[in-house]
Amino acid sequence: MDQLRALRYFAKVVEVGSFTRAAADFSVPPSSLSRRIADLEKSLGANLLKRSTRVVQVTEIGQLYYQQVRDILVQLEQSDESVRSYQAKPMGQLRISSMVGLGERLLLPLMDEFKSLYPDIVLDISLSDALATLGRDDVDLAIRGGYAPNERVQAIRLMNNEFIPVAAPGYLERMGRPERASELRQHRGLYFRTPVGPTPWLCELDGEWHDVSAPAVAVSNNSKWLATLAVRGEGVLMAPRWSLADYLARGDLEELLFRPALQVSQNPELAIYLLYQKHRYLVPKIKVAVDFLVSRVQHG
Amino acid sequence: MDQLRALRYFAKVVEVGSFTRAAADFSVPPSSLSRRIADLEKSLGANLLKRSTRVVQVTEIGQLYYQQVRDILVQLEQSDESVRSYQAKPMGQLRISSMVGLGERLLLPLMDEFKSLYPDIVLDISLSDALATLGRDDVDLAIRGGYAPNERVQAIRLMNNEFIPVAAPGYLERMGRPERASELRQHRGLYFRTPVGPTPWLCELDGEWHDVSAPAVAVSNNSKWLATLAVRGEGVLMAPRWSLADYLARGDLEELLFRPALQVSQNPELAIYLLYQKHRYLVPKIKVAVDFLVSRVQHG
DNA sequence: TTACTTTATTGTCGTAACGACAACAATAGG
DNA sequence: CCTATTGTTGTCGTTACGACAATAAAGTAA
Repeated sequence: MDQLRALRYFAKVVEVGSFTRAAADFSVPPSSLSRRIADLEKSLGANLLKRSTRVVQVTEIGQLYYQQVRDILVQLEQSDESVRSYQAKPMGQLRISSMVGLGERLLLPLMDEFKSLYPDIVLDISLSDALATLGRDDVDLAIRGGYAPNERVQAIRLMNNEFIPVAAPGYLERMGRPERASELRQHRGLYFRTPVGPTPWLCELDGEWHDVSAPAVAVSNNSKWLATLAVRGEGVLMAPRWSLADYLARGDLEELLFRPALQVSQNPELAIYLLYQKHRYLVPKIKVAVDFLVSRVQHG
Repeated sequence: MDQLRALRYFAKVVEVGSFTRAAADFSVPPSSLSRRIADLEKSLGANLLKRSTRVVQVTEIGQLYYQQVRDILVQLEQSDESVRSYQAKPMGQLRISSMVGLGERLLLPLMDEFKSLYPDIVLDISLSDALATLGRDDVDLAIRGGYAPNERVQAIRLMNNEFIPVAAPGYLERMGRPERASELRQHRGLYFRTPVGPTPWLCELDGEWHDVSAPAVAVSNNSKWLATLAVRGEGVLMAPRWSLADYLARGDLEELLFRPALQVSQNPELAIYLLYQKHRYLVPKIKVAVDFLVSRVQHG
């Protein structure tokens, strides 16, 4: 029995919920799927699907099996792709996921050049703060502010993700410029929300961590809007330096300096990472994209 | 092409380093491996192995492919094994539907023991008089007072469902004890409503069926409430014997005897049935649950 | 260098597995 | 109650695989 074929049939039937439609996808008669899946069930000694002439339902064990089979089929497909594309030029679809703010400022501008360098690569870039799963056929590359989720994923540190406190000159004039971190508690706070929650204002004094967050005026995951509020003098904002560079250059916002510096996390390794599956680095499109991003972001 | 077979051949050759020895492991001639692996290489468009008559070497890309293929083969083997073990050991979710009254009195007390016997089974018991459809993956087991709805459903007779007429001693004193069934028409009736409607009081005399129902005082599908009314002397109640056992034992209610006995249906096969779907491969959790319920209800 | 041995490949044939097509059965919807 | 849709079963032809034998290549020993 060609088990792999049976698995592909089975998975498709589960996905589309019908033998007829699944058969159309493979351009074979429905009877073939019926027979192959019946063979599979026989070899496993279990009913994977509950058939009635009108509705196809997945049994409990069928559902369990499907989830595992789907991963296996994706992995195999990726492995085949890496062999097939071996020593070929970079081409095909490349899916990249990035955080919204960073994507707009850093990734999208770079990708214009990338597109002209590798015209045979079709880019599919999705900006979202929700983390997509690598390895489940969701994305090829991900840019995230955090560590690799597991062993098989390679994480390359792209750049620092230093959070700095800023405020508008007018605001500082009106409310007073804080000299010590603890004075911030008497100010007004604009908070950046990461996927893991809002970022508190932390300060390490004499080996002890203090939360010096001010009362919140606004919280958002959109750094542009928060910056606009800060420029209008609504409060003190603490956000990644790269997202504030333009405002600082124009003088719309001023960096507040403390010693020691303010942090948003006790973890000093906070940075922007480029994530991809280790074993896919030999796929040309992945390799050139990783190399390109690393060189442009780190040294350019 | 049976890719999976080719992958197994390829992986084995990489592991043992020889076509001949690998072929022996599969009990097929070496020529088969040679052909299958050649097919695989052709479909991938890459040389996985470097053959010379004496030594088999793995190419760079072949090595990378092998590492991924090995993982995939292991995962698939584990998935298959988990399905097979699922078929061997009672486990997973078990959904049982039962009529309310019977469920509370009979099923729930039994299931505590069942849970301790089969800790890997997660019970999901729903008590409802509305009949759940077995075929539609609503429930695995159903306990119902009636026949099997169709061919594909297996029905096991669990116990009798004899309906008996009862009344409170005080009521009988006040209203008189009926000697013949037809006298019931002058009494007051408490009616049990099944999913298919209220139960009339029937009596077979000289091969002819007579409806001896009294004017209704109350109708309900809740036997407990009806019993309460009967105890208060509100009327004559005809309900399943198992639901009245406690009241009869305490003397709160008395059974009214007629000959021939009163019935609620012309069908003598009225009983409590355990229903489940006939499957090609009977799932262990269902088998053990059926066996358990049959043994405990019928002989315990 | 030559002969021998081991090992992978190639050729040919028979069988088993799969797809194509048609007929059938069952179910949902009008 | 009738009809359309959908999954299953039966039958046939083609394809893919295994079995066996013959061949070629490469290492070993004389």
